[in-house]
Amino acid sequence: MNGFLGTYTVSLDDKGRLNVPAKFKGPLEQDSPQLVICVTDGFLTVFPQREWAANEEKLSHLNAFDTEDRTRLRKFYARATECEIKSGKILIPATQREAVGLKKEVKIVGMSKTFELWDPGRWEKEHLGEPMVL
Amino acid sequence: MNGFLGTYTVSLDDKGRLNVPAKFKGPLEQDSPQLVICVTDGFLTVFPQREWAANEEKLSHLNAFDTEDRTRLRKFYARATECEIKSGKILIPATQREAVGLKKEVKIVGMSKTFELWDPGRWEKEHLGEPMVL
DNA sequence: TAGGATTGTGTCAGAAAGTGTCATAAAGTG
DNA sequence: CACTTTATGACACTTTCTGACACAATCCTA
Repeated sequence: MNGFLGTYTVSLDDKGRLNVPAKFKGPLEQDSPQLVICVTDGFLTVFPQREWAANEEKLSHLNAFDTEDRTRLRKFYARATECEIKSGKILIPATQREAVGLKKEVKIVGMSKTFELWDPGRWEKEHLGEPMVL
Repeated sequence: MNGFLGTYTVSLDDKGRLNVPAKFKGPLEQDSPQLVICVTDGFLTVFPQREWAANEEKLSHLNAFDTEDRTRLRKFYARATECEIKSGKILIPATQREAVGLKKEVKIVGMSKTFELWDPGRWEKEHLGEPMVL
């Protein structure tokens, strides 16, 4: 298994639920239906439970009494929400949808361990036609 | 076995499946039926599972929390899709076919560890009549 | 706290996309 | 040339996606 790969366009239903593409369901549901959605610059990052925990681990060395570290921690935690896949769908909280301008259509972008949700307009503006580099 | 060699013209079936030439079936199926197809500039690159993993390895030093690194990772992952050979055929996702203009006929070009899929028109425009240099 | 509005959840039918198989055609082999 | 292997196109079938609906839970206001 190669994790989350590829770019898909899916639509949110009337209640703002994301229909998870079949290829992402396996990896997502395999450890647990729990996941964390985090507002990043202009898009949402979806962490499967396990991956979120791993990242949290990396932050454990930061000192909550240091002003600068605290700012970093806050960025991580304050923008996150815990969610769940239910009946193969993820309900994206309204506040997060608004934060990154998601409407009906959403681009789902695999990033291996995590995946991202983009408003198609913003996605195209930032990524169209860029060549791949290795 | 010398990997993928040669150029073939094959046709996609009504659902967009590529009929893998007999000479490529061996090397492709020998480690696993899994493979990754990636949009490169104007054509598709097909990585057998093992080969993809090797390339991914090269990105392991990048930090998914750094905005710039994330952009590089995204270029890599977002253009890829995981596929499988089934009944000797590979279904090329519609988005990828469209991304590089594949219609009915496809040029398959061996590149040793990987192989490429080209629209014949584009292939000829870029490669016809060029003398070989070693 | 009752009623109404809003938000969240499960399910289903029709449409679209993906899959297995086979008959025929074409190409390769001795 | 007879025989084997490979490629093509077609068809039936399965899975996945979409949009919608009905219902449940929650919140808010009177």
